[in-house]
Amino acid sequence: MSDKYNPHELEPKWQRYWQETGLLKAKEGSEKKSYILVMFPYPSGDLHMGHLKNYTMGDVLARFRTQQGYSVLHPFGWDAFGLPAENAALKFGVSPADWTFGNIAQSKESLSLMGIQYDWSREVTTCTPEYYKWNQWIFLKMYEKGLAYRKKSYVNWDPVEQSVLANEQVIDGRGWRSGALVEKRELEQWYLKITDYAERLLNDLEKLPRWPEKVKAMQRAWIGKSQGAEFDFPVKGHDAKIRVFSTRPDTIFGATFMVLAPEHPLLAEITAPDRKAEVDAYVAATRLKSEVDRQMEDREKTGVFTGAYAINPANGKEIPIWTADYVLYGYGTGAIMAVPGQDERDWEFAERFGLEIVRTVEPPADFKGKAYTEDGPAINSDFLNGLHVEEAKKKIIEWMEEKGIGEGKVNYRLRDWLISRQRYWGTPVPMIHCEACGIVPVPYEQLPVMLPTLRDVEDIRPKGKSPLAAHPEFYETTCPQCGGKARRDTDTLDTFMDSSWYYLRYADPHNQNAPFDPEKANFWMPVDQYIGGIEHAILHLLYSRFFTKFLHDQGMVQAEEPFEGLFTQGMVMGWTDVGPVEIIDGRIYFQDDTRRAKLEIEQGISLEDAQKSGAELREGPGGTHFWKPAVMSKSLGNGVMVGPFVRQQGADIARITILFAAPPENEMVWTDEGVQGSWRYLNRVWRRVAEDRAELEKTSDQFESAALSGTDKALYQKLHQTLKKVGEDIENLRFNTAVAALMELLNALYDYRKEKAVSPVYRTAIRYYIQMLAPFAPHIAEELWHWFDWGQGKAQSVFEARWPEVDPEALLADSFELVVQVSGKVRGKATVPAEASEDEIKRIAREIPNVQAHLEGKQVVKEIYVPGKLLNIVVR
RNA sequence: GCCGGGGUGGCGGAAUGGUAGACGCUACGGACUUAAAAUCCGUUGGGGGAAACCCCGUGUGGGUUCGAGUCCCAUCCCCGGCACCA
Repeated sequence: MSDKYNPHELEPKWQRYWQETGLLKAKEGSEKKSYILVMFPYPSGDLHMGHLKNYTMGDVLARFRTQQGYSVLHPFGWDAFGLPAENAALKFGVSPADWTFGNIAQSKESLSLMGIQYDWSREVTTCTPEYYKWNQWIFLKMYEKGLAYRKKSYVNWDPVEQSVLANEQVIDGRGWRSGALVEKRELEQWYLKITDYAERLLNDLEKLPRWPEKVKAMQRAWIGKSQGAEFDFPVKGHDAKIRVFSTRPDTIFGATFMVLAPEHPLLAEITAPDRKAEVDAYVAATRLKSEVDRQMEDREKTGVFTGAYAINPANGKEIPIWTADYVLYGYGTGAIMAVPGQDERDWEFAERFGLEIVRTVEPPADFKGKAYTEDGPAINSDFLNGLHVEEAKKKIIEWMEEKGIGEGKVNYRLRDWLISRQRYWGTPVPMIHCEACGIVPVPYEQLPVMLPTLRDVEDIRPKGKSPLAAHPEFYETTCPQCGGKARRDTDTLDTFMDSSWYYLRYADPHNQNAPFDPEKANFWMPVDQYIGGIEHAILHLLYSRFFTKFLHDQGMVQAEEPFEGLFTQGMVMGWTDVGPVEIIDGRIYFQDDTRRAKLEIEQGISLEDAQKSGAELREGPGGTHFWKPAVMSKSLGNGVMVGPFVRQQGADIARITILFAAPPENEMVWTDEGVQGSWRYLNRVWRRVAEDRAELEKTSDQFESAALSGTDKALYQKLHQTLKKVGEDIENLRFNTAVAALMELLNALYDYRKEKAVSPVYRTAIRYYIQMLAPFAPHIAEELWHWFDWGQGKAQSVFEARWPEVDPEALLADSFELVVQVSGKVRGKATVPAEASEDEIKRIAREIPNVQAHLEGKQVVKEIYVPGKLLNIVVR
């Protein structure tokens, strides 16, 4: 072995060693278990440091728990169904399967290069029949329980993906992946009844203290519970009644008109003949509008009078019925009573169309606004007059229930999960359509319904209906009930279904008879620490909670929540060449627009603003280039690739760089300087041990801690302080401060050796140091560990050696540095014995010249002594 | 507008109500070297001072406290999410 730190020599060696010894394989059975999980990725081929950040964090935790003697499950897999594989197939003419498995192999290579150690015997790949069989199985179970159902409705249609999308997958009116404006289509599709679980999904957020508040807040908002009442307004001259939902039923006396959503089915029925043309035109126009148009920021209210009137059941008044697109068909009943006096939107509408406004809650005397939405006494409201909002609500609901007009009602914004997709690369829906028997589930014993291998690009290309519908060899089948000719469902399941339960499959990945064995799942579940991106705050994390609750209800797993701890890591940014620029009058103009637009940098941005945003101007080909840190991505080409980096620098260096640069929840900018710093640090570690190697070999690590004094005692104290801090920091995922503590201890080791020779306490410090470094920089630690006989068998891995215990005695020092304040300002310091009495402390403090100077001529009012720390002498 | 999180050196960032700026980066000075790199030593919040030391300093204004980056009230700004949900 060379005496220089050479990562290229030692890293592959230890990676092989860990593989061969199976050291980090999951073994059930210890008293304590720890399930560390990173969100499994879409297999996209070569990985960059951005991908590796959360895997590195998970690896640190998993290795640490292993050192602590836990049974550790740290698995990995691939969310392998989905759009990119189809796109690649269309682009390169390879089959989605070949492309996917090629990428998996490449990604795995990157992971091992970084020394990230998974139990590969538990690898899960969602596009294999062994996995998606159980997707189908769970779907059938849900169907059996009435939770999977088919419904015709207006759905989100992504014109680029050529498929429908779930509500959660539409962001700002655009497809979450394609970015295309979503259209509304009326289609019959499969849904999962997640709304049945709305209340539990909401309430159980309380049981998740180790989740970020932010994510919980987002889920609460998405579930969107509101309490109110649902009640009927009769339509004049019709049998029909219009049912409305309101959170403010107490304001019913102020309902001066009604509004139906343009999609409302009663609209055609009640519209007066002379208003029909106008109403039809409005409805047609609404349908053409995209969701974005409809929800424009500065939207002006539009609407059309239907010519019909409703009777306000509270006061018998006739009120006009309008239709307007500010009322959404998807929420509540798709119709509202409009109370302009207490609702800003209704006020705006009334004002625009000259409708009556009646206040039913008295605003304060100084109120200057329009609609008054706060609390106050009811007015113009008959028997509610004088009551405040809460009592008025209660009373009116009682009244409604008595009269049979309506009742109290809770509403959620959460919609059922539309789960059909008109795509090829996914799990086939295990359902059969029979002309005689209707919809018939595929019998469990016939699972999996295999996805046929399509190789022809034209077979895969999305055409607005499922590609499988063009393949009779797939869809032609017989009805399991009547044996007659029948047709398979040709849609596939949303890939989010795949990721909603994969963490359970890891507990028992090769089970042929069930998705997983409850006993095994119960040993590992719940996941103790889940690590992933904030972008899944709603989608994946809500679906997974739903699935766990469903499977819990089926008696398949005890856990009611899948992820006990959740951590959302910040992204990795890379310095990015945005392109050549010209500077005119202190403003920056980009010659090429594509990257500028992508990074949302203003054309003509001032030099000052550019600098504030962290940008730099550098000379490059074609003149001055604009550089800026941006999230690492393939398309920007700013990713530091794992393979080349590890081969040039080393995995441990990359790991330290990632972990030390910033707190893990913050975004970090990858820089050469940061890499340099990590290299320097690891080299210093190496040199400290290498230079003392011979001496360390000769020294025992037996010593009496109580007998230590001076420098030895100080080192022993520092060692145990660090041990405590590093352990706590890892548990709290504060890797940056853990590494900082290790750097500090290293500085202390260097200081020690300036003064003293290698000693037993020093040898112990080195030993613990290697153990503490091991989760962060496992290769160098394993190498250094193997240099010595630690009395536990030389061949033993550092990950088999137990994490050292903190000696509480060590934390108590003989002496401490007393801080002396005069009236709250530090005026002096003194080293005093730990056992010094308060009186002694006060005496010592007064001997400090500078303290004396500040006391002179002053009268001592009070003295505050914080034992072991500080004395504050308050003077007047 | 509502919800969540923040404002600390040139930069990333540390600080159970008790020494603000740990650790690192950058920069500067020095040592070693024929030289460079690497490495090592030192300085690095602002101001004053020969020094001891003093004054100021955690977005802003107030408060609680012997003592506030930390707690309370108000306010400004930044980031993220949601947003016609009745």
